Amino acid sequence: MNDNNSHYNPVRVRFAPSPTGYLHLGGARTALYNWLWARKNQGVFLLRIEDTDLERSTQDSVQEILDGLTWLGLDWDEGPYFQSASLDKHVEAAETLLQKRYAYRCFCTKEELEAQRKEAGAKKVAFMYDGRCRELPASRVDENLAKGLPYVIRFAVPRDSQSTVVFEDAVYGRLEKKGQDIEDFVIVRSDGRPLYILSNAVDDANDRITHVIRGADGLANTPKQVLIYEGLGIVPPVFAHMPLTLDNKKAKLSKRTHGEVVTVAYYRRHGFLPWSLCNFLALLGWSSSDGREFFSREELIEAFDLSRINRANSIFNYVPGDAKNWTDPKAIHFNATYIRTMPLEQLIPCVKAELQNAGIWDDAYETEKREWFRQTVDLIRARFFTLTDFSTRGKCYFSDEFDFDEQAKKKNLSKEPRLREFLPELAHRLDSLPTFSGAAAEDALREYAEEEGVKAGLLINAARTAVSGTSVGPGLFEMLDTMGRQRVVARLMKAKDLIPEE
RNA sequence: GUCCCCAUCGUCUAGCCCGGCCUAGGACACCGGCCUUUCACGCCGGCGACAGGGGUUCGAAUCCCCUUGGGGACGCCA
Repeated sequence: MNDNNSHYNPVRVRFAPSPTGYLHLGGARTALYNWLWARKNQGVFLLRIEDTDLERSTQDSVQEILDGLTWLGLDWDEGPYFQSASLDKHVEAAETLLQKRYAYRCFCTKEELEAQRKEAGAKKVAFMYDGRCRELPASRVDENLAKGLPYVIRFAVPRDSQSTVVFEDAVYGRLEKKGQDIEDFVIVRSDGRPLYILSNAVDDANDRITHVIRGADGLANTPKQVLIYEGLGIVPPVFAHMPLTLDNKKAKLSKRTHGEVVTVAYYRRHGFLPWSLCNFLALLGWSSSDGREFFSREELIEAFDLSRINRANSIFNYVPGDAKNWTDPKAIHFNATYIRTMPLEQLIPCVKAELQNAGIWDDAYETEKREWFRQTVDLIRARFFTLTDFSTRGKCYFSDEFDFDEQAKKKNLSKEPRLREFLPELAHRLDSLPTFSGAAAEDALREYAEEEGVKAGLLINAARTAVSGTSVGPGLFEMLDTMGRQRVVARLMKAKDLIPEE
């Protein structure tokens, strides 16, 4: 399958979110790509919660991430592990680096550094820590230690002019960075707590991660992490950085600026099928070699490959305030197409959940009305985009408590006052039919229209609005057929009152 | 400011590595038409892009350089 990677056996990948907010689309996409890679290689997908930011991490956020992944169907094989549980390992790694002189104690204070940074900013030159504590004689270090002076631990980045850090990225290719362009970065705070750059690398090593698939915002950090791996004597994993997804103003996606529409939970609430979201997300930055866009899980796992991840950022085409395109239109297209074409057996449970949620579910839909329910769902799904459409636009099929659209009333019920007589009479005729069916109803309606000398369309459109409250929907006679005589007759009678008198 | 990455229709993208098959293909959106009792679906058609400039070459979307534009990283955040 992937001979190039066969020595990474088994493949182990991870999704490592920090629980400081909601699971958003970018995170979901990262999780998806990792999951796909694990499944494709019969590898392991593990979940690691990077909760070392004590101030911002919350239990609610952890739950939201777990719920979101579960809903998406991105099942993990190990974890969730919590980064905070392995703090001692991170500290231990820092000690090792210190001993091997790959790291050193820095006694510069925050205030001193801040002042330097400010000065550099004022002079418009780049600030980089000058490494002044690197050459501190051992005697001075001991002295400072004895005095109990606080210190951070910094990585001693190779400074000679030729030294470079090189790594291979599965998406971006061979990347190289000069040691001179890398600051002696802090790996342990003055209070002894390790920093992300260290913890993350150490955890990946301990979890035996073979492929780090993450957002391109991690790209600039990678050389530092490679340095840590090298210092620790560990072979670095394969990196695969995925381009970021931006909004249509080219800004990074965030809940803070974009609101709920970038959270996974939002799509769940708005009637998305989890897989259609995955399918859409997969195509935001990746494409198959054969141009296919719709994939089953198995097909996507088969087709997915890190090397076909695009290097350019993609845009989540969300325009605030557009009622029809309330999210990226292509995402809606995916969802609608799935709803309209997926096997009915798979759709039915989703519709059930939706109707239950809306309080219009009837257990008989699984017993004596089972066939009716199937046919009805099949009839109306062709015009729906989301699962919620079944309980909103589709409400008239499952409940008598549906709303009337004002535009539809105006268009189909208000232009012809004689409908006040036509509709009840039509109801009467349908009620008298020996057997009620769409075809029989059609014959009766057309005959009646002829008798009255009006166009069949007048009665058809009026009847549509009378029984469904809207001006759109399936063919009228299919509608009548599925709604059944009783409902149709009752609704036609009732609609009389909606028609203005002359 | 410094370092790094990126650049094809409005959006997602194919093509780029291995120049010629590209008068640049597909999808979404949009606009027309057909179908039709409505609205969709479906089908047919349309609009619409190689950021700019230099090279290299018989030939460049594809290779090189510059410019411009966009993004990311530069924390004792993750």
